[in-house]
Amino acid sequence: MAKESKAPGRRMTIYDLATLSGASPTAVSSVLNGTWKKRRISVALAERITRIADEQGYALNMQASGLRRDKSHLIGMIVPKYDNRYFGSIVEKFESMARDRGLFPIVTCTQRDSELEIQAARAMIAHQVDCLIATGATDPDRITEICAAAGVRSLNLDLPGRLAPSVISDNRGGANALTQRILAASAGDRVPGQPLLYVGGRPDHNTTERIQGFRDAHSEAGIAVDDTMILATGYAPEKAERALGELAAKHGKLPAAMFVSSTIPLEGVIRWIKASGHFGDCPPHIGCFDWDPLVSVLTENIIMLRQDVPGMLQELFKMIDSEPADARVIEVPTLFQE
Amino acid sequence: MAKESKAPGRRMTIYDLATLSGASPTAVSSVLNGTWKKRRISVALAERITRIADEQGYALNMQASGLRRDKSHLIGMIVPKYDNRYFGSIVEKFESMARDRGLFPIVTCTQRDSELEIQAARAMIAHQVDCLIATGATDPDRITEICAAAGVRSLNLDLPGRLAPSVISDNRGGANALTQRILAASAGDRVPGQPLLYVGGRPDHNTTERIQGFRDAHSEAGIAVDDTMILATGYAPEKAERALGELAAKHGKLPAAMFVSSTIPLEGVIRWIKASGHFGDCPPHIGCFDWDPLVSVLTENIIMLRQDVPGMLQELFKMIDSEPADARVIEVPTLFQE
DNA sequence: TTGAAAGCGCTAACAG
DNA sequence: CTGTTAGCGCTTTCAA
Repeated sequence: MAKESKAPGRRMTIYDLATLSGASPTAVSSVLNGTWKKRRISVALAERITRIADEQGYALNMQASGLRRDKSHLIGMIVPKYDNRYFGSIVEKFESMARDRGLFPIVTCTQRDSELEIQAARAMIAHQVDCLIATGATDPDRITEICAAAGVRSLNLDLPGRLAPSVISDNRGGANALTQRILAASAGDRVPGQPLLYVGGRPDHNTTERIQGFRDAHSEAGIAVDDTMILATGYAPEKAERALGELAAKHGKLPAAMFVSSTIPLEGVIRWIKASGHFGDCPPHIGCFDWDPLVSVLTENIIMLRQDVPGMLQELFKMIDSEPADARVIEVPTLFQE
Repeated sequence: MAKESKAPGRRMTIYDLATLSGASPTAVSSVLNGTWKKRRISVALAERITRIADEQGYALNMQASGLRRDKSHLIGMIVPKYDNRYFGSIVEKFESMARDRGLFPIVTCTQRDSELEIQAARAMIAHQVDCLIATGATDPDRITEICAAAGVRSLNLDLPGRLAPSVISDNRGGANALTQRILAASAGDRVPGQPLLYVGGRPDHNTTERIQGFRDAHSEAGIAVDDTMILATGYAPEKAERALGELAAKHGKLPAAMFVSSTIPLEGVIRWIKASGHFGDCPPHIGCFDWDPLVSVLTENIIMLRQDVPGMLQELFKMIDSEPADARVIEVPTLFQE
């Protein structure tokens, strides 16, 4: 191990490599970051330097590199939770697409907490990300403003903002299609003309749109929807569970079919159905605006809608790759797992 | 907006703040990073500087800061997948505990691909992480070696290595307890003396230990386990599904109870059970070495074991916070959701 | 109490 | 084809 030229505790630098290879630091740098063709460095030298770097286990210092260049090649993403397949697949796909472009993805989870979101955004900016994606953010515009102040690009995913371009699902169309399927599946078990129940979701754009799609499908079917049928309780399972109990206490028998906004409130819905025994041996038909393969194969009475994550990320990176555009919303159609 | 002192396209620096506040860059720096008490800077000046920094939306450049200091305050984690609650909760907890310590967590998902793991480890080292956690890595020791060569601390989580300290679940004890429960639950439906089926898992330490615990529980119950009952097929649902089909084709009727290594192969198991109709109206008893709250509430015949993620991360950070210790394995007991 | 100056490791402009 | 030099934004001696 020829480490004479390197101080003991410290990491190897291009200067160490330069003395070791008898070349200049510049040559080493350019060989190591691929700009050496342009500098017409001899292949022999390039090979020698690469070999020595390998032997010595040299690792580039990106902090130094990033400080010097204008771009950091860091791309950040803020995501609310890792507790479901939807956000999980978004992050997996995001990371792989970012890496394919030579970007280093840094993802952080903000627990649906707007203060944490802001903190995380500031931290990412401090680390010099070139671009920040706010996924399902509670206050996307605030994040956009903070980014803009620092000259950082930002984009929204899953939930739209007014100040930056957004890629989201076609929530209204998807909810309409899902509602139609639930209505059809439950036709034999529902009192004719009876609407579905809507459960879960916080008062954001997506929930508003989904409720609109829910209403559209009902009115297309000639069914009136009473406001008491809409339980937009947030995402916590316990809240959905409690809301169902309260509604049943007030109204008596609940509809034999419901629209649930995601797998998270679904947990509370199932829990209540089992615990209350409200439906006896005839479990209600459920449509879920979310998809989980295990849940899907485990159950017979749950129709799951799948958001097109690859499609959404395709659109997202199309925007990232191109020039910054002004705020607009791209809606990606949803799917059913057939 | 007093931005005269700042070049148009560029980000604000401590020098801009210095001219703006009439103080020196040193003063600004020390005020902004909290070392100013030690430098006995006047409270008035400190307040003025902080105010101006706020007004200007100044954001510290961590690349520059990290380059200058010896510690980056970055902590990295490599995780195999985001497709289940176990790794999801590990990452959520890791991020929050890291932030509590003033560290910036960078997490990346490597798809159970050993090449990607190595690449990701190198990338994190290049970004100067102070410490790297390899979670469920296919080749933890390789990662430890790479880290060691760069002078970076590393720790293993979920799967142990020989070269760095590891925090894992008590797989053997957990599997034993789970097996006991499945045996008890299925006592009425199993042919007396008939063993359970073991499904899923790749040939790593955890699977070996779980199979051992599975065998322990059987022999404690006086039941012999034939090797054909062990289907360590890997984690893909399709593989578990196929293996069950093949075993049924060869052996005829399968045991009325099985041990499944996680929710991922469980999907394939359920799919096969439903598609084949092998068990008719009497679905098999299942124990799953993994926990998912929605699955747990949806099913009656599945016993789920929960790994103690908070407990594991507690142990992990205990090691991170203390001095680097030599390689040893800490096993954290598993739980059942009561 | 405060400031000037050096330098972290790298890249880019400018000379050869 | 290759090397010298300056400087990215920050922290840290050292000097006042």
